[in-house]
Amino acid sequence: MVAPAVHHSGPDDDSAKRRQIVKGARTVFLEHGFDGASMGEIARAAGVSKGTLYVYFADKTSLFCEIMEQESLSQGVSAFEFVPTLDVEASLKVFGAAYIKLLCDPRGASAIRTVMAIAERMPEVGHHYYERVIANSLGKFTRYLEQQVQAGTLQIDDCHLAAAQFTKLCQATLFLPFIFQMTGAPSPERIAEVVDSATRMFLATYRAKPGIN
Amino acid sequence: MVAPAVHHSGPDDDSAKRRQIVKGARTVFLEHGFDGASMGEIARAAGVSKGTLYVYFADKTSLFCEIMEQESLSQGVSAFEFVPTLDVEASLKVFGAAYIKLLCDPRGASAIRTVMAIAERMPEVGHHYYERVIANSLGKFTRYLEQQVQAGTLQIDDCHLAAAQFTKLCQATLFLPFIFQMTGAPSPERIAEVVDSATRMFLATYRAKPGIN
Amino acid sequence: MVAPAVHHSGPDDDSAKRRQIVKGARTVFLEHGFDGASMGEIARAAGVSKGTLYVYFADKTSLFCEIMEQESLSQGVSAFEFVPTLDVEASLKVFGAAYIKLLCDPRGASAIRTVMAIAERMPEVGHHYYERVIANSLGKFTRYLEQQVQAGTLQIDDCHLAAAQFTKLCQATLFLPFIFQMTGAPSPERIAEVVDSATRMFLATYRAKPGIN
Amino acid sequence: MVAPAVHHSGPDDDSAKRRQIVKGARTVFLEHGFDGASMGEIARAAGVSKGTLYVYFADKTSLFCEIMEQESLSQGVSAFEFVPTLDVEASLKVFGAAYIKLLCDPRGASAIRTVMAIAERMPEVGHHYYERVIANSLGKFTRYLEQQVQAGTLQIDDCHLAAAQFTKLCQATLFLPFIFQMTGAPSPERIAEVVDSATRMFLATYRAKPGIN
DNA sequence: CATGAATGAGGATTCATTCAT
DNA sequence: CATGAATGAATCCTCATTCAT
Repeated sequence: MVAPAVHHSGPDDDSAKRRQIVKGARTVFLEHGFDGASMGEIARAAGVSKGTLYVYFADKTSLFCEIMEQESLSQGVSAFEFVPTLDVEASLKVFGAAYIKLLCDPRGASAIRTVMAIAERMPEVGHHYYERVIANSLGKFTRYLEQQVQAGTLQIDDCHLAAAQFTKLCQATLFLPFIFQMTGAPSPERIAEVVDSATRMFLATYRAKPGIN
Repeated sequence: MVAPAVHHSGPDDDSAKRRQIVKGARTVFLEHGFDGASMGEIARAAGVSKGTLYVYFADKTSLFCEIMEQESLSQGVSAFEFVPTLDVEASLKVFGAAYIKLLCDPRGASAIRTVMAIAERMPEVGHHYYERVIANSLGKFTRYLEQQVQAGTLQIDDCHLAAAQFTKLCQATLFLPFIFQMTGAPSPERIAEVVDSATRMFLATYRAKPGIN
Repeated sequence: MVAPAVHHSGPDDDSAKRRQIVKGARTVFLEHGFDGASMGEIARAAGVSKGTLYVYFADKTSLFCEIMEQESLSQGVSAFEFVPTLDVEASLKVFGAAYIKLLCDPRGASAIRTVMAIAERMPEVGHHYYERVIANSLGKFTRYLEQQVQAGTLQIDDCHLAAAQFTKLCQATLFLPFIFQMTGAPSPERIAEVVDSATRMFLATYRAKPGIN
Repeated sequence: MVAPAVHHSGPDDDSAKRRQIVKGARTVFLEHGFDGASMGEIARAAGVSKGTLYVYFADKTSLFCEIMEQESLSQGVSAFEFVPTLDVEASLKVFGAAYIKLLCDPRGASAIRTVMAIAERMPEVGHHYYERVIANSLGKFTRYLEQQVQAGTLQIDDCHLAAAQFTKLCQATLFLPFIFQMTGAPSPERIAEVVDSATRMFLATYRAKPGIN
């Protein structure tokens, strides 16, 4: 049942050419946004001809959607695993720092900007990105919190809300100035301070009170 | 405090036609972003001819900047006054709810999306928006917290950080789904729940411990 | 028979407004050519509103034609009178120098450039200019030569040709480099040299041979 | 001696399409001048789409400059070789007639008009044209005269001036009426008359006087 | 008559897309 | 399949001209 086709090695879903195109397109789309990117520049960045773009992708929109799809997938998978040997406080700090680093690196920010910019005109792109990146990492974190509740280390009613609260607390003063280009990426020290404060706040609220049970 | 009109501007800086144009342009820009909006569509939306656009604004960029300027001003001024007769808890809840309502109304979201999308190419637009809307309301809130610290009702080291934390807590599960177009604007009830939780968390951390002195 | 009209002092052929417009238009047209000049800039240069332009002139073309008309007239009249008390040689030198000075002053050159540029599309403009400026001064000079032939000082078959020859000789190395913007206006000394040479050449050819009778 | 192609240029520097474009553009530019020509009309004249123009030329100005460059080159090379077997008088007549035929053919006149019109705004175009066409043919002629002076057939102080004088004499009554569109191209007979007269005048002045030396 | 705001046709230029090779 | 030349629709912007005041 293996395809015997001798001459057909073309627009596979995973040929080298295709990956080349995707790589070039990602660079250009993330730098200039959907409207600002031109197929010509993408072709140049990918090192292929303009025509070849259309061998692998129906049109600019399809190419863009695929890029954003992949971007969300790659950011999604790069999300966090919680190490069982760490205590809650340390886990929160590790997770928080990793989360902020992801959000505040130039490429992550470019992706967020690009997706948000287009969300009004291409809602599915926004949906997918949200599902894969935001909801996914939030989901993992939520499950971690639920385990801790089970284990009796934390006392939380709505773990989904709590997870969202913690990620937001970690962003505090860091994310918006960065995304509005007021400053460069925050230093590891500043990140640590903000994450520490977030952790304190989170535990002040949700750490299981001993002796209450 | 009147806008000093640094932009090129037309026959009359405040004529009906000009306002008409601004209104149409705001609609189109906020819906499609800078690149996605065309001067033709703006003219149609404003009910004027394309040429008239250029009587009042030097070019597309000037028009866009003016819109964003006005948008940031109007969102900035609509920010919050703290009522002295309310206690801290009530004040936080009122502020939090108002803040979320601002962030999660369709127009506010469009503005944020549009500004974030362009921040890389037009940093001043991002800066102004950040200053006027984010920094401004955060500043007011920070000063309120400082007063409460003075008054002994709250115990906070870094009031700026605390202010950011509270606004972020209020966003928790509300803002991102909304801005990525996963849902419509959150209901007042849902807002109240999240803000209540944020307030609890904030006070659990920062309420002055009685007797500690 | 004097017009008793009280309220009518309008778009006369010679009102102050009209002269104002003509003056501004001349400046702009001569500087930028027909296509390069805009009615807006003309209005600004004339210190009137754009609408007023159309009170006095049907359209841009009419205005342009009138300017060129006047320009040709003014250059035509400024042409040369021959002083009877001077001998032929001196007369030729005076005429030649004046002619070159006219041709090689920035305004004269602008006019010639402007007219030549448009001659293909607006032949009448070219015709009028030629008639008024070139043919007219050539005509005067031709008649002067005819008088000299009558008087026996010169021996010329075709005085019209001879007149053209002299004016061309005076241009020699001066006119083209100037009109192609290779140099600024020639110095009076350089003009004198070239005109002297032209005069020598002219007289070597056309001075009546004494004794031949 | 091949043009070094300093301009931006398309896929192929010498493709049929490119030549097609150049041909159409030359027609339109020479007929309407730089401002009067529209890229749309050029595209139509060339039988290509507007977009194709920009595949081969960066912008209207580049296209125009290339046309003028080529035009000046082609007029420049078509300039005159002096045949040693002819005597001076015959050489002058041959040269003069060829020179006038060049100047007074419709295409040459269009080029001159077009270049002169734009010389104020695009001086390099004027310079190149002057160098290639005027200075070049004048230079060749000047050198011819210098040889004759060496050979003792002519007696000239300033051969450059003399060369300019002869070319001007040949224009006499022919060039200006033609360039101002008063008449069509002059007939060969009329050219011969004027050139003969010019030659007589030139030799009357500059032929070496026998026995003087 | 004088104004200048308003117009809309037209200009240069860009770019997603197609197609013959 | 890969190419890149060719396209033409669409974009931003200008400007001659009109017209209500």
